[in-house]
Amino acid sequence: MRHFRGEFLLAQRVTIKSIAHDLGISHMTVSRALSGHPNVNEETREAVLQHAQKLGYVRSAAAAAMRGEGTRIIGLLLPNIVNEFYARYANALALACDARDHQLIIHLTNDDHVLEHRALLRLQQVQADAVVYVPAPRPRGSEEIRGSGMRLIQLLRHRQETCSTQFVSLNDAVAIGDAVRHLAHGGHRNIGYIGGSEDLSSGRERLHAFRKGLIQAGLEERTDAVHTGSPTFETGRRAVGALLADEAIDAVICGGFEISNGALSGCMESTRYRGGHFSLIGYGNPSYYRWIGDGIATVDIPVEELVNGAMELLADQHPDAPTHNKVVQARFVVPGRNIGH
Amino acid sequence: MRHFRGEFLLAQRVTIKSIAHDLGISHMTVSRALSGHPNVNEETREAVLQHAQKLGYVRSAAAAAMRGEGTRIIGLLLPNIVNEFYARYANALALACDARDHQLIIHLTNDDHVLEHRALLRLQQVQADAVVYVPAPRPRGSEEIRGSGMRLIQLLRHRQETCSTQFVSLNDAVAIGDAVRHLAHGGHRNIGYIGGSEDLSSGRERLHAFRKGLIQAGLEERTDAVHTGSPTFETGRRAVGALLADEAIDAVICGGFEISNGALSGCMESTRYRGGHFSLIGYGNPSYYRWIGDGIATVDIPVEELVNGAMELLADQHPDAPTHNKVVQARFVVPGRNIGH
DNA sequence: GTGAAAGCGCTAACAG
DNA sequence: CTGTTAGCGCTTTCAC
Repeated sequence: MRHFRGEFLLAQRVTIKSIAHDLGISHMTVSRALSGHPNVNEETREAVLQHAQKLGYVRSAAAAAMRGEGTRIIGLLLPNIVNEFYARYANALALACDARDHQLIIHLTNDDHVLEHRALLRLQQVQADAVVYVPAPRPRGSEEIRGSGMRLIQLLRHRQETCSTQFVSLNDAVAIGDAVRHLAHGGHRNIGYIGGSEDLSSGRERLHAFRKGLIQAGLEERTDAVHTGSPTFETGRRAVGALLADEAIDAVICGGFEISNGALSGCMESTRYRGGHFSLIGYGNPSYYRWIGDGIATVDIPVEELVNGAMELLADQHPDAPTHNKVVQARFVVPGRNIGH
Repeated sequence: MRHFRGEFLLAQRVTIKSIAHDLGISHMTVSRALSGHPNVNEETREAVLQHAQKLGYVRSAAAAAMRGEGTRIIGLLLPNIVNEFYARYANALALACDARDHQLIIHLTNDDHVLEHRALLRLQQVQADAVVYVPAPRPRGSEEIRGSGMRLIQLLRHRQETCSTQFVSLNDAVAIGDAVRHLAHGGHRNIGYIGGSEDLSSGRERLHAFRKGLIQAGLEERTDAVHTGSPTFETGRRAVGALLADEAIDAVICGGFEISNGALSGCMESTRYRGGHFSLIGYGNPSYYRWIGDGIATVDIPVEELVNGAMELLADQHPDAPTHNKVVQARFVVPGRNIGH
């Protein structure tokens, strides 16, 4: 009995060549047998398959990549993955990728442009087929992104890049307007706002929607009640603290996932909020929002649709047609209220 | 002026060879220049660096992998990533990996052995350096895992594999015992339990700890109040529904993250729970547990320590020493109560 | 200080 | 039906 490579020795990698050597045939025959090519003798094929199976042969993705086949790797850049919205997004995207036999490499940017850049570099190195990313706030003059073969798909925010990008974005202007109207109907006159900084497309757009909503509701903007900053938990927490301390303010609308969580966290520690003398409109719809008090009214973000949008763009065969972008609608939702039209 | 490859044409990949060609030198010189080898003329090096910079040269990870350098890729297999515990784990691991210039490929298994197997195969193909995984329940006779060059690190649960594995596990027996004692002190006499099935090491161990706790507290086990099943949200939700319907039962302890969330979800819809006539001990410590009612007592899982444990194992130079495993302690925590000893 | 050759795993394009 | 060659991008080894 011959001693096959890897069976008794410290297992070297099993390759088509090692299999060919073991079986005393050419590595091309092994290649053909394994890839289902018709021109292989049935017995030979059987022997190869069996041997490969026994030794646990695994095709090298590196070799495939080097030959110019795709890597079937998708990159995903998110600020973090603890926030339930991002977690849901990552979860759904991972499942979708898996179903299409792709792999997902996740990088967390913490909304930091430097980390984002590093992540993109690493993804270029592994030749990811595409990258879905929530663009981090970009300081003026900072380096642009180079696509270099990867398809770039921006999520939620959009940023002008030199290389071609597509985007899946969110239209939340209507929902934010509805939120203002809802508060106005409820008798609120002095509504605050906390949102991402105006460096961000989303920051600009949401603030604009808020202001437009105020005007339509016939309310004045209280400039001291509008807080913008980096789109973080701390921003929300701190800003809501200030708003809660101002007796004149009686409600606040959040314009961002992390900001919303931070603001809620600040509220939960406030007797004023728990006493019901202050209203918070959240952003996003984590499962637990409805368990807090009587539930929290929110600008509802349809995660699945955002994932589907990205997957459709990825499936699209014409990566160069920048017209094929996706826009998804957010919706204002009040707990316990039937969904009308 | 010469037309450099990629500058005007449809950008082909920039390689050391293409750069060498552009500059009319050997690709070896380019390689040396880029990798900081001393034996390169200063001017040549400068020219190479500049040209590489301009064209956006990126080193091919595939070529590196094929030469047998590591891939610096870590695989992570989790049931899902929406559950806040897993999300926190993934988040922390991603950050730790990034800090060490590694990349994280995430696969979701949904606790399904088939999906787990597929994911491991894909990770072998890309030659991941290591895989951290929460072993899925394994049906008898199902295929074993082959490590094939990857280091395998089991998380939370441990499963006997043919190939060598290490683990970072959790000792929650004490905490579960404390939970029973706490309920007993609070006057509860009929305590239910919901946990993962006994196919899982964690399922067995937690149930055992619960039973031991009952005995130590001088309580009888009510067999009809012990529910085990797949470690899912639905299991928790359904089981807690049954327990809430049984007036004789006045408390329940959860033995699993998803189960705990499901049970809580069931409780939140129950007037009995909201009326305060039923106690729930959660498993894990999502941020929002403390915002629900007066907060929820839980078996607290130290995520950071679990991540650190895995990172230490990964950093370890002796992958063959199976003695180097990590065990992390869970702790029973009651909201609003000072942490004593 | 520079270059040519070989090889990592795999397949397309040719021979036989 | 099977085998040989060449090349994907890179570095190590050995010339010069």
